[in-house]
Amino acid sequence: MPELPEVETIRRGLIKYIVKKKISSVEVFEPKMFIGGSAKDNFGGIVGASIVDVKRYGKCLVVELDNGLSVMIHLRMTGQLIWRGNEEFAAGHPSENFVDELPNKQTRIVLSIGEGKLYFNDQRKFGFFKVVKSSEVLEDSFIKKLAKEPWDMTSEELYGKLQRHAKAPIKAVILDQSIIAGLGNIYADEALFYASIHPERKAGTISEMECAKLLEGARTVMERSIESGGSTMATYVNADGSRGNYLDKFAQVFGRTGETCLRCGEKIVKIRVAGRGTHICPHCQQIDNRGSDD
DNA sequence: CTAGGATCCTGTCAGC
DNA sequence: TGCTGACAGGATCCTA
Repeated sequence: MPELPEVETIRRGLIKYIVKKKISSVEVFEPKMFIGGSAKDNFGGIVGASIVDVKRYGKCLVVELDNGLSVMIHLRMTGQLIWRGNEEFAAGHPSENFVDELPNKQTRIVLSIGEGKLYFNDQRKFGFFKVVKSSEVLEDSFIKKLAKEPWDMTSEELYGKLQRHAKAPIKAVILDQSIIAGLGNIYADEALFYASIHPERKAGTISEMECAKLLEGARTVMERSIESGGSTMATYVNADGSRGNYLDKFAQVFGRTGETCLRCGEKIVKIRVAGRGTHICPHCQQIDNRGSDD
């Protein structure tokens, strides 16, 4: 679930709390989620190493160590990283885990780092830690396939890619990390609304101008989210138990089914596109597949 | 090559 | 109350 802004929020938090500190022990409750090591080999050799930096490639975090190894972390749908040390920090999929006693039922991996502990919680077990040589991170199959992020990509580049997937719905295309990196279900919906494009439009019918607007939308909605600490950020923890969803502060369509469009007043509708729940304003985002040859 | 659907897994919620 | 199916902020694998 965490998308680029949430992962970036986590990256910034981790930099603050774990860099220069040493990993003193590792606990793995779900072995298949810890790739590249086990208790037998010091968990791939990360025990005893110190953290040098935390990088991010799309939605993947890379914790770089001082011994030539790195730990790749992908949160997938329901992953969370929760730091409990002299200070606390949590981000990822929002849930009670942020304020729970840890470890709990959903805790899969725990790293003891410096004076604190880093908990990896993940309800659905889709996420993972993976130990790799730092020099080989860029060769990892996931990272290798990753496209540029919206800020590094020109509108012409994106337009070119859309032509190669001309018959697929535009939402499916922008969710593909090998086409543009960072968007997930929330920001795809938000970016499409920003550009007034219906998610079922075939990619080949998107004009150059619409493509430019879509790219601008992707940048804008994610920047806005990063500025506020990601849609699931740390202040959720500080909330007084209220089930506040930070998303509400900037989402125009996502999770607003039945509420009124902030642009035109029409009711937001939820449909299904590319197998994903999809939120649109039926007035602002109309289907128009003229130009497709079917 | 692309497009679309199933799949990994647990938990929650709507509807009977 | 208890059961059932749908669905969930992701990515991969398989099939046509």
